[in-house]
Amino acid sequence: MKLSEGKQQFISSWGAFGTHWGINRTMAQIHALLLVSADPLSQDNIMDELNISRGNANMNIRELINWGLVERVILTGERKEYFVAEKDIWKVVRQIIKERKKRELEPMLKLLNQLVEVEGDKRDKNVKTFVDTVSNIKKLGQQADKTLDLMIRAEENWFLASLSKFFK
Amino acid sequence: MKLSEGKQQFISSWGAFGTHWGINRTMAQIHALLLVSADPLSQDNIMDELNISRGNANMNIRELINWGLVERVILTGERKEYFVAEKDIWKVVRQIIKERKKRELEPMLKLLNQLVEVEGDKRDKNVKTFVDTVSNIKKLGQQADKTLDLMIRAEENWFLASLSKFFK
DNA sequence: TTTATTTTTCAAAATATTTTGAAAATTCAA
DNA sequence: TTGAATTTTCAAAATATTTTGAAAAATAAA
Repeated sequence: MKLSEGKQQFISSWGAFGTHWGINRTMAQIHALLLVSADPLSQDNIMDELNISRGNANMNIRELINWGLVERVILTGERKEYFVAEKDIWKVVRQIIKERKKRELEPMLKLLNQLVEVEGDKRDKNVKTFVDTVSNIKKLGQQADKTLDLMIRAEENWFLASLSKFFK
Repeated sequence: MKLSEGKQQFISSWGAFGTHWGINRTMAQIHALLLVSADPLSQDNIMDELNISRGNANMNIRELINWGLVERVILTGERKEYFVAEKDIWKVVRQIIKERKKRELEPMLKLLNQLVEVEGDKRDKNVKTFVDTVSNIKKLGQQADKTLDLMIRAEENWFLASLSKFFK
């Protein structure tokens, strides 16, 4: 397989993959393109490579910057802004975990904490089922929260080595 | 908070939560409703509780069954089918991991295996960046694959206890 | 300053996804 | 068998999301 074909395939699969994770196709494709580019790319480069409009490119580049996955770089003597993706995949994963934890897990845990306080007689099986289910989800969520915190802080080598030892 | 209000909130948040994970709102809401219901519900019960059409209910119930999260039950003396959700949250998580691994991670790894074979001189920095990035993603993906396999096989108690010990 | 270049915004258009509901198919009791 | 109850299907409608592109705003060189 040629490099250009490989790039195409990677970008298109990463785009499809992203859509299963609540990330829109274009954002994932821009990320993929930057991940496999040796040099920084300008907004125009990205528009050309992916055949997308200026607005679309701009919006999704900014969103990638918000997620901490892409950075602006200024090339000396150039007026345009250029962009590079963080290439250390473990950092990328930690960054995504960090953001999604903040945006999704934490608000959900906050709600679950309120929901376990629902009024009513626990001898009523409807109340019992509700409280039990919510408590169990909350318990699991709290465990996940702790575990993810540790992953966010972990170094890749430590983490991978420990995991392989642990789950042998 | 009253039980009915708690149910509403839980269902609506679970629905919103689901959309961040590539699951459609209605499917997540039906799942939430069944999770906190003490008794099996019929398709009509679900349509009434969530105010959705017959076709929508039917389609999403079947999808939940495909995912192994919901089961049909036949109540003696009743013509209708009824449905219950798996209430053991750890089983639910394992089931979701299992399905998503099969549907998403495995095809991605298959592609990455092809992409590292891209032709070209690795002294060319474009080739090098591509191959290095793809290799690193592949490495992480393979580690995730192994780890998830072990989670799928693990018992909840063993898993939670080990995790808390491990990540102390 | 001006002015040319680049970035951002956002309403409208294009696309994609979800939902509806009525008709067809299936199931099961009589 | 028949026929009433129930489930499934699927084209069309409704919604939601993404994309476009032109205009406005911002930026920096002349």
